[in-house]
Amino acid sequence: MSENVSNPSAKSKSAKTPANSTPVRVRFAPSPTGHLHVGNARTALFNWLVARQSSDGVNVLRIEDTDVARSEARYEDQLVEDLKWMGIDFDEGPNEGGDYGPYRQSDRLEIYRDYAEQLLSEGKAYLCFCSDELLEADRQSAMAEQRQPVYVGRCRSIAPEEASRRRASGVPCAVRLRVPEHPIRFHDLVRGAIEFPSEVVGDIVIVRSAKPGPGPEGESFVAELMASEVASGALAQNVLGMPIYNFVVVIDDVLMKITHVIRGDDHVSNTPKQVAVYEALGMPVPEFAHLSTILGADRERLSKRHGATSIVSFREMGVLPEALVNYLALLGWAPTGGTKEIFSPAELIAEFDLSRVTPSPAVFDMEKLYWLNRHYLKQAAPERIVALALPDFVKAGYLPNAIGEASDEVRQWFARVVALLVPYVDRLEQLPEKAKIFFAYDAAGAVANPDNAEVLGAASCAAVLQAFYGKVRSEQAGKFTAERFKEIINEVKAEAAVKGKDLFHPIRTVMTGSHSGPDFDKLIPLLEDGAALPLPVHVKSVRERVEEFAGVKI
RNA sequence: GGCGCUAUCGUCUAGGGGUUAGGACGUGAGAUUCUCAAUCUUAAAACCCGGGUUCGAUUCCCGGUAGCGCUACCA
Repeated sequence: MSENVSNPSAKSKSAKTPANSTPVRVRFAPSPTGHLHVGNARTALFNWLVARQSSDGVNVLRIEDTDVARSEARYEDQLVEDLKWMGIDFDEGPNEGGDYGPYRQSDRLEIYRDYAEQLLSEGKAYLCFCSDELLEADRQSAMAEQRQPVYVGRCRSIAPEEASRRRASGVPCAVRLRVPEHPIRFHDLVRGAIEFPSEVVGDIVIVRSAKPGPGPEGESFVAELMASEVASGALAQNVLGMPIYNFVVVIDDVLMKITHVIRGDDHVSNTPKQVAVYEALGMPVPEFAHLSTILGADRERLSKRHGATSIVSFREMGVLPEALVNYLALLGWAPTGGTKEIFSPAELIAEFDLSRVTPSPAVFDMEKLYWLNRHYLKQAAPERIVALALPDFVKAGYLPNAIGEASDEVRQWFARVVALLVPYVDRLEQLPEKAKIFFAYDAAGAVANPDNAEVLGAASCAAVLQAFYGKVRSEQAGKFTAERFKEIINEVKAEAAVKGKDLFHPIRTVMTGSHSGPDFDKLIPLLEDGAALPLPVHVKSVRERVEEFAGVKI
């Protein structure tokens, strides 16, 4: 399968095509070792935006699962789902297929090995027999002498025949790239020209040696190789091990014809090493764009320690994907003019520009995300919000588990509750807490609550309560309407000779347990309608509330 | 330690040799509302330090400092 690589069917074509008309091909290449984090999500988003900016742009998903010990299939599924939730899709990948697969590195091991052998035979790479101990000693002395801790080149001049002989006799060895002695420079769309002196690269390892004892992942790779070789009737043994990231990433990007490598800036120091691999391969170097690190409020690299950072956690909090996408786009990028804040995906595609991405690290600001989320929450279709809010209410025990079987009355009532409460929250998970005014009315608690002390202790309060209790009690049976309730308030106002806050606060406290909350016009009908519904937690009616409150306060 | 990257309000950023240094989040005040939330108006709030270059630097150059990243036979 590696043959089609050295035999480039499309190479002559792309070599002739002017660079600027070559279709843009970008890739997102995560390791499935955990949940998708905001940093990676932003990288995925920027890649997606760049791909979608041109009609023939291609977005590739490549799974970097060569770290067998840490990679898990379930994380790959989760990753794909998180990306999909954000609206980021791919044209090629493990699930989409494509002409440049396979798209999981674990399925590409033979390709890497073949390339390593090719470089070896061309003399662009050589075998290194240095032991770990030797290498470690080298590093120590380099550090002590304040030199760059790079390989000293001990095995560089071993004659190829001698090296092959040793290898054939089963001596473990690694493959090192013969890195030429010239400064390595590359262009970065975000940072401009970057140059590294060649001393900092050294002859990097591109394929590990097969270590019998340690490294569990080394073993498994060897086992896999052996199996495939036995199957294909090839070499009976191999002293080489797992290929190194900086090598495989280049092979993959070359083979997948990636034109723009957009990734986190923790890779800038890796880039010269990778450029050296491109040169050894005789392949053109793509454009790079290194995105700045996302930091926490303490200016340290964002991590779980800072709370919610995974995409799932935001989703579970009730953050809308369009809010997250909008926020992430603004983290490190701003449109020309720098005043527009609200962007739909289509607008992002139209206005996004890699060269306008800031190189400096950015602090993740939860408050601004919430602000954006509030905006999109208000914007969203009510049915959608209701559907998203439902599980939290079921979980809180406020709605029946079998909500699907709930009556239309229950559904409609719930939709009204959600509509009433949404302006009070900045993420959906806060809704059940706000809904306590319906489901968790507690007169005794309200009276005991210090927050209500001032209202309940006011001189005019007793008169208002007495009048209010009387009015409600003398009302004939039936639901209170918003209109009737308003009339009652006016009657209380006249009878107790109290108005404004002194009038409303006590009444509101009786009705909800708090002196602040939604309009009575909407609240009262919801209370009365809810009381008539067969819900797991009974919603107390206006009368029930009044009696309960009267029982603890005069 | 070495190498690299970065540096505008608290935060995200726009801007750029001469500007009242712009916007947004957050914060304060006011308006509205019975109250809170929402909404509207408004205020306070920034060019890291030191040298150059220049008539003039926040902007360009150099140095310092700080932060971050890399420094592996991890990815």
